[in-house]
Amino acid sequence: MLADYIAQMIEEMLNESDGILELQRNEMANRLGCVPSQISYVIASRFTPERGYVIESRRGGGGCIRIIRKQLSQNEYLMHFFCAIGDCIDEREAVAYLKNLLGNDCITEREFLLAAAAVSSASLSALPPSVRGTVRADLFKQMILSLMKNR
Amino acid sequence: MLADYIAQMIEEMLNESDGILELQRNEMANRLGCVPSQISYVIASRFTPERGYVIESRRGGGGCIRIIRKQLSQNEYLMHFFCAIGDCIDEREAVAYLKNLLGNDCITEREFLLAAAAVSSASLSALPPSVRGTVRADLFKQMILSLMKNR
DNA sequence: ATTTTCTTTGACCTTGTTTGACTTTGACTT
DNA sequence: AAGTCAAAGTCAAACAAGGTCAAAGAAAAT
Repeated sequence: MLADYIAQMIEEMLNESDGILELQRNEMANRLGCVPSQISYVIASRFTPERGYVIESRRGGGGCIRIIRKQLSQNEYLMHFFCAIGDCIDEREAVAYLKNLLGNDCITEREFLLAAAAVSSASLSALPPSVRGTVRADLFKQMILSLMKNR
Repeated sequence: MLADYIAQMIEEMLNESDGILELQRNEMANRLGCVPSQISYVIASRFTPERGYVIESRRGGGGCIRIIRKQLSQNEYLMHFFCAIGDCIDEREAVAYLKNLLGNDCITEREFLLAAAAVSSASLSALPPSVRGTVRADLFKQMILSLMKNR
């Protein structure tokens, strides 16, 4: 699949340039033989703030897209997420957060699975959908708090 | 019977690829001359977590289904707890179970804290007390299942 | 024989990807 | 300042998967 390939490519470029990268959308699309908006799609779907990336861009002649990978300390991460969670959160978003924590070694694989199971719809299936988001947010916050205490 | 044949086929593929396998539902159904949902049925009925399999999947273009076989041996203990949990459980009882798991090295200290936070009343405070027990039981079961998948 | 459980099928749903047409913005000329 | 051109942005349509569910059929249990 094209999108994954491009994402992997960008990831490698980020590794080589210490987490900061500037690329030209048209030039890259041309090199890969795809349409420019494919690059936009990859960035929008994979390099999101939830996963710890910051995107900046400039249009016009000589324009470019800048991708920055943020590297925070573990408790900063936990705190960041704790604050980022609103009163309500859906499963996909919660899992995205957890993946980020996993990717930054804030939690182990097993802790990830455990927490993901807790916030899964399967766990909350007895509840009317209208309140699941709220309970999930509470759950998530309590779990993150528990991790901050122990470390 | 078709289902058994497909199951056996998947089993063999798993053997050949060291317990991990990716397949495309449509492609496989096509090869076997059956409807795609037949593949879903086989996986849902035979390759369950209870029997030691983990299923992951991706939709969309280039999507696939990943089947992973875990050798369960340490997991019998977790299974025991899974079965012991009824439809409803209070916080004290849940924590007692968790302490037991911790004591038997089924979970780490941090995993204990994480799970305890999840089943705490603080996490479920948005819910009317009458349903908390049910949700807590669901939560607990899902978390134990997730642990069986790993290790 | 009847009920129950398991299998098969197909229609419809949700999610993720690819493409292209059109819009907006910025830099450089004139 | 106005005009031109070279970017990036946006959005919706087409496509490509897998998921779900219910109904019909087959097998097994009673």
